[in-house]
Amino acid sequence: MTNAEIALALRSIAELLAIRGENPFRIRAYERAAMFLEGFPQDLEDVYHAGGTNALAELPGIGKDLAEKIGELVDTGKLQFLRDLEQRVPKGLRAVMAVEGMGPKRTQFVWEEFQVRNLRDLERLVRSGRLSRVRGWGTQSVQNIARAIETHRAFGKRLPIGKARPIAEALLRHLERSQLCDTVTIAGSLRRWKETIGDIDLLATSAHPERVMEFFCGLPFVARVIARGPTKANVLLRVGIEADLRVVDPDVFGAALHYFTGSKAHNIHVRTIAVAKGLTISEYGVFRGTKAHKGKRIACRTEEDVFRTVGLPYIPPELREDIGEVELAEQHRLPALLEAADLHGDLHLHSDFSDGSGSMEEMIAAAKRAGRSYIALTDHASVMGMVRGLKTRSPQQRGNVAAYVRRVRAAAAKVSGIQVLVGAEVDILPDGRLYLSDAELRQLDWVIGSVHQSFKQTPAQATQRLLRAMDHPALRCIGHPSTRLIGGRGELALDWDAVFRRAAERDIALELNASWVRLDLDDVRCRRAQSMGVRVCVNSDAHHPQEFDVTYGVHQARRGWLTRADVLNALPWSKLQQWLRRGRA
DNA sequence: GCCGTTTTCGGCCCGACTGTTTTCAGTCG
Repeated sequence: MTNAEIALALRSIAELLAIRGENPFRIRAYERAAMFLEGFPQDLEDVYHAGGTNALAELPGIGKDLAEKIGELVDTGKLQFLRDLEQRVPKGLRAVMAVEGMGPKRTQFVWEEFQVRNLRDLERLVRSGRLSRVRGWGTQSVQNIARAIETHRAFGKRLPIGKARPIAEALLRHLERSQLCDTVTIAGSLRRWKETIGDIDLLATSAHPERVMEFFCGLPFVARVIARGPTKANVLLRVGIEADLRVVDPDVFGAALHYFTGSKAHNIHVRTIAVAKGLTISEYGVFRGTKAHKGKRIACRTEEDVFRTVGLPYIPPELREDIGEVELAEQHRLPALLEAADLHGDLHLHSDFSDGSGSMEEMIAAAKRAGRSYIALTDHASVMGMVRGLKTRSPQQRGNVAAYVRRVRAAAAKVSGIQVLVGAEVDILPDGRLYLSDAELRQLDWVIGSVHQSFKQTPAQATQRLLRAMDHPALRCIGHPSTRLIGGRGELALDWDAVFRRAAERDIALELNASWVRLDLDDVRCRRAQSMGVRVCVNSDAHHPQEFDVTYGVHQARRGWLTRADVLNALPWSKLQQWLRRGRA
């Protein structure tokens, strides 16, 4: 039973209790626990087996009761309490509650009064017109729900950050050019650099908030205005994602930015600390006393001000998930997170020798322009016929690897001021062998092993596959280890701890592929890798001279709490060489 | 359901917007 599965069970309980109209604080307790567990880097199973329910109850937000429920999940794979709830509440109601405007109260209401059990029932009820005759609903509410159902159907999913970020930046540019705002900035999960984005949050200061609202709601991106007040607007963009804009006073910008950056759990934690110090934090500032606006406002123009008032150092947005960062901040022990400038090299990129679209010389020159002092050219060595590159299997292909090595060396000689390793991204075959022969692998300076086919193996097969590959002395790195594509392909079923353990033993790096469709390893696994002493390598996987940007990867690494010391390609060239030689010995 | 140098009971973060009311409940973030 994984942490994610346990978290899902607790979240399900929270939703079902909400539909039943239970005590909201009890519901929040389940939500908080679920959120904490999703980001918890250790396996709960291990914690439980080592120390029983007492050890679980030590964790923040987990008490005696939840510890026992987690224990039951680990022991039996099931949870009776959840099963009982599921018997009493129709399954489809959770989809009903996911519709915008349908919260727990309304969901409960349509269930009890109109026997709505799923989205279809709700749609039918809305069309029947019976709902708008109910006291407290009215035609407008019902119309909104009807439209929300459509939206939910069409755009129910979150956007990958690589799609959401450019949209947010375009909105930002328009607002800046309007000259109506003094400052505009991105907040929310985008500022925390989460890998998928539910909606775009923007924050501005302006002397003319109403005109900003008018301008924003009238932008050509906007499909529909959902809500619009004097300081806040919520719109649905044509691309199917919502955007929120808030305008605040410059004097409280720091408090507002902290508030709108979230996460919600992080904010609640910081506010709780504030309350203990006799302060109140809201998006309108930090106040003395327990009633917002009643007490004297304390300086909060910047986020640093806000953190300072509660005795904390600045916490970078990527850490703000309430998974231990607040506690570390209290002890002034926050990690010094990886910075883009720490990356000296890029150890995964392709040329037109395989499936890239730039020549070797172009790619090397582009890497140099991107500020890299060393790279590895890693064209594919793949069984797949459609992928060109290093080939080995037929007599006609003999000598192909040697030719590749010569070509890379020749290209490297033409570009000065950058070190070039001759590498390859070699398929890890379904049984764990590498696609190239040992003799061929020995000719290379740097070998990445990646899985590119047979994704649907059993956990035992997939894990054995990677473990066996890591036993090959030539292999130095596993590329995009989970093979997931965000919003697309799922993951290999792996025993991750076994993989991390072997990687640590053999000092094999695991890649954090910086391409936004991959971002693989993810944040939680970066943290886990770090805790097990595994080096992470943040690579661009560039296939084109324009693709050397690793911004998304750097922020994902920061979300995984990685520091310069955890990242292989943050080593300067001389140290990397030492590392490579040591592995050969 | 969790939690505790105010507490083992009684709190639990806080405010805007909407649609409906005529003072507010529900939803959202």
